[in-house]
Amino acid sequence: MKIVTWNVNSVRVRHDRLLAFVQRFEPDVLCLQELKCVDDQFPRDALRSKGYSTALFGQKTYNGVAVISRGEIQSIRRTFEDGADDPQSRFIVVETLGVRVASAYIPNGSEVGSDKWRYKLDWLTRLRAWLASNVRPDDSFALCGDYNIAPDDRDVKNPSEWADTTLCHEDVRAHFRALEAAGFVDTVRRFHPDGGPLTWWDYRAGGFAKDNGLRIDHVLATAPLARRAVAATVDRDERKGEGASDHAPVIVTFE
DNA sequence: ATGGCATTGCAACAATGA
Repeated sequence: MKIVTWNVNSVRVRHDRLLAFVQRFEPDVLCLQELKCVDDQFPRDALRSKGYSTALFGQKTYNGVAVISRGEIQSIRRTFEDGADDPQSRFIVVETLGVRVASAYIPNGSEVGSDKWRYKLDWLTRLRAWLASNVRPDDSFALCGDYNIAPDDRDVKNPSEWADTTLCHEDVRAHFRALEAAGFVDTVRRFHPDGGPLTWWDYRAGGFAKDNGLRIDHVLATAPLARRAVAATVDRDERKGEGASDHAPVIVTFE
């Protein structure tokens, strides 16, 4: 079973690439972030014709997350349902193919110290609370998405350039370590202990050409699911050429 | 030091991203 996470940075602009990617990789479950569209604008029918079901949590202009699956999708939940007044569509969780899978778009945080930074930290606190009360250690559960966190300097091509930014700040790295301490396994790290593979490169200043990237998209899994992981890769080809998202898909294969 | 580039919605370039 292949579980993939990909920040597409506009599903309408990426329509042809999305369908070609699905054709090429045939993921069993594909988590998407930054749809940047409302549900009616998502290519649900085109994916259905390729055999995929879709669960959506869209939003106009910004954010938006989805899960598509080769199996039936059940038990769709949107937001943390924690009573917070949060209008941003950043979290959806489903059951499909015998696993529970969440697609999360963790806030970027803009500048350290800004209101958006505080929102990022608060959102991470709410995410951890949701996990604590909704996921048991013996569940087969995957938390997939754009975390906007490079867990440590192994995940940054040029660490000095990114030190103390919103992606690398100790406060968000501490949240990531807390997720690991709670039993969520960084499935990609297991296969790449020396660092990387990178998943995001800035559009500007030739970021991809210089490979000046970071590993900020992740698939974290509970122990029963993590034990089944046999491979983890990043599709760098998807970042190449005209019309690429600034993120590449992360692909984890489970037995 | 600061801009690079991409996307959306609106109709002006401002907001946002990472």
